[in-house]
Amino acid sequence: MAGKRPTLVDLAQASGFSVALVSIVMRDAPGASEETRRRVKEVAEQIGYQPNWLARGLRSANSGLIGVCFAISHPFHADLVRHLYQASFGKPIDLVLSAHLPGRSEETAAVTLLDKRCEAVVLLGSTLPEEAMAAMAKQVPVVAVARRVGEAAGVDVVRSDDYAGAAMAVDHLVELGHVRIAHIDGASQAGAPERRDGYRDAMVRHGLGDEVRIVGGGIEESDGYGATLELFGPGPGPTAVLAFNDECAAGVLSAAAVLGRDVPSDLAVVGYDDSRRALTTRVPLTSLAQTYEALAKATIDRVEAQITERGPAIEVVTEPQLVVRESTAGSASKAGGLTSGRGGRLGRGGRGRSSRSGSDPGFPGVC
Amino acid sequence: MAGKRPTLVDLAQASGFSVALVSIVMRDAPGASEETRRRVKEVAEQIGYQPNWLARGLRSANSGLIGVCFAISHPFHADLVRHLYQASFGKPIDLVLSAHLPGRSEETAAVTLLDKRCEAVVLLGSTLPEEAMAAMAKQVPVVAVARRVGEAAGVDVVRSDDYAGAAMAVDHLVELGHVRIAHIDGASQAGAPERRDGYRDAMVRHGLGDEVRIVGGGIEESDGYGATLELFGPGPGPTAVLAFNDECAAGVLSAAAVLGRDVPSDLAVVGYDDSRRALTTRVPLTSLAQTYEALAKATIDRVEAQITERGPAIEVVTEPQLVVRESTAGSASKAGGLTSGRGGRLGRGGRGRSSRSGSDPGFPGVC
DNA sequence: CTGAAAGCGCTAACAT
DNA sequence: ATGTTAGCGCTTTCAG
Repeated sequence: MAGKRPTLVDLAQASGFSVALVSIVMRDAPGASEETRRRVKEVAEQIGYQPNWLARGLRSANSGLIGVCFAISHPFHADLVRHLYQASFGKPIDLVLSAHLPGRSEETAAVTLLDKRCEAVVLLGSTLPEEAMAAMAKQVPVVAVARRVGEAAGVDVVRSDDYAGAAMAVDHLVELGHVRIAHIDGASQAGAPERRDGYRDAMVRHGLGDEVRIVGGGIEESDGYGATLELFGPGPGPTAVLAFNDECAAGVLSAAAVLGRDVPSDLAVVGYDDSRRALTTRVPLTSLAQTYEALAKATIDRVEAQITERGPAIEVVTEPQLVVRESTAGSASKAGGLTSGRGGRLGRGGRGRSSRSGSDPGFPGVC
Repeated sequence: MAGKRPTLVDLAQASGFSVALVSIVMRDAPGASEETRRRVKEVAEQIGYQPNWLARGLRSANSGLIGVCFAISHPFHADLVRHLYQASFGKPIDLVLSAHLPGRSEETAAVTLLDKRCEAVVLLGSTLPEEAMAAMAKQVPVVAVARRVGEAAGVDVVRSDDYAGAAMAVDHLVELGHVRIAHIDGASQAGAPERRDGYRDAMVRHGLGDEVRIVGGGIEESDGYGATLELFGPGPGPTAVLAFNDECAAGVLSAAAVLGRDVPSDLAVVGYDDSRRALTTRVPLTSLAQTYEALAKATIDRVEAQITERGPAIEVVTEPQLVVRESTAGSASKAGGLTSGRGGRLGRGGRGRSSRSGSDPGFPGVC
């Protein structure tokens, strides 16, 4: 069925040039005349020649392969992967995905990448211990994205400033007049400690140290749901909640609905990641954008730098951006002024100020 | 930094055997004594030898690489990928993921897989034209999952019976006493035509041909939301809706809430895929399970069969399963009797009969 | 059971 | 600008 694929030799014969020259042409290396290039490419096209990637990688050790380790079914990772593809577009880089998921550990996912002789490995929101990263970094350049890693590990780090992001959320809520602001954290997720600290310190800075309230959460809607029920147990509940991510925040919204609390008038909710989910909840979520583009670009930059000439590990920290939407809009006077760079992505509503959650079938309304 | 990785030759020297013998041991091929195997593996472990996958692939043409083309951020695909990993566990198979997403077409994703000399390619819910598939199939075995493909394309097909699934949903709803049953379809998604037909024919079979009502939908919550608003425009709205997938069904739930219609008493909703989402909506969704395990196993089976000895393309059709939950439970007398094989997956509630949506903070409740 | 030798398809020196 | 020639690390005959 599969008629032997043509090799470089075939191409050489068919075009009448030597193998070496043809090779030069195929990888756009200097050392061939324009005329020759044209002719060779033409014949290549004709006989359907495709360079054999395995042989190329074997010989040159420049496979151009960059391994990307991510958690499938983690929305934030999906978006990140998308932007990594975009950031690597046009470059001699080939992304190889390796997913970790229930039943396939991150360690396993990373190892298969190494097996494939990737030139560098990108770890998205990794929860690998630093020692494991350090071990990998001995073999190939490693770039950890969206997660803090100690210098000793010797891996490049590209992350957005989670500490600052959480603080921005608190500032925003305080400005809206909130005092009882709670935080549903991300448990062992990458970035969780930073956001916890950012939240706590900001509260203290506003003289709200006594109001600090952190409950365990996670990245699932059910985490936000459960945590919210906990928050509204005995004692006065919060008037505002900063959730670890948008999914979690969606869970808060659900729980609020069940508890008969209106968002945002009874409870303001802030998510994190500014993912698509932030726009598809019943009440569009105020959220912190980690600016995927910046993260992705920085990541690819580091990868390129390291595979070109391995240097010392560097940390790149990008600034998150607060995107205000309805879930915190009504709490005080200010309502408009959406910072959003993506509002209305879904085509209908979502932008501007819709009358009130629940009464305007403008758009979304997940829930 | 990267201290030259040991090669087979190194292993041979270190263990005192010949390269060939060591090779035999490393790939568990017949032709070496137990004692030798033990010794070689020991030394391999010691010097940290890892077979070079590129060289192996180059030489043997049995890279063991299976390309998987999927849509990142498509929950159904994520689950499928997970099960593919599980189904291939322990086999000499290595899954290579290639995602398609906004900005990276499925065609591109597939081509990179071919470039990598995968031995076979698995297409999840592909929307590629049959000609494109046929072209690929000329190069390597192709298995299309969860999508119908004409015989002429020469690709193996593994799908669940969407036609039957949609019909089962209708049967269930009719049994519950519903008459005005609408279908929000999947537009150009894989499987959409089959589900449309299954719905329509089942309606006709029940003498409900005049009640057939199909509106355009999709796989996003916003699709379900918009479609529902459309359904409840002028004229009598439906009392039951079969959505294309669970996400879409979640959108129906949102819209129902906005329109003040209780689920399931005013409106019964059936999703599709029985994804995690089906459990995290405020009202747990009755849904059709495509039985990932079966699909994944069949897929890996076909792949193995085709790379071992390429034979004629085959179509494997698995039976979907109706999983009844609250979103259709209250409509008639019967309420319990959950078929679910996963109810309560989230640990709390979800199974059995909870009092009524909205009043029981038992579990989920998204939205 | 073991070892020697011939490449897989390509790139990178080195000639011409 | 073009051609020649070694291998990359491994598998695979084919002899011992």
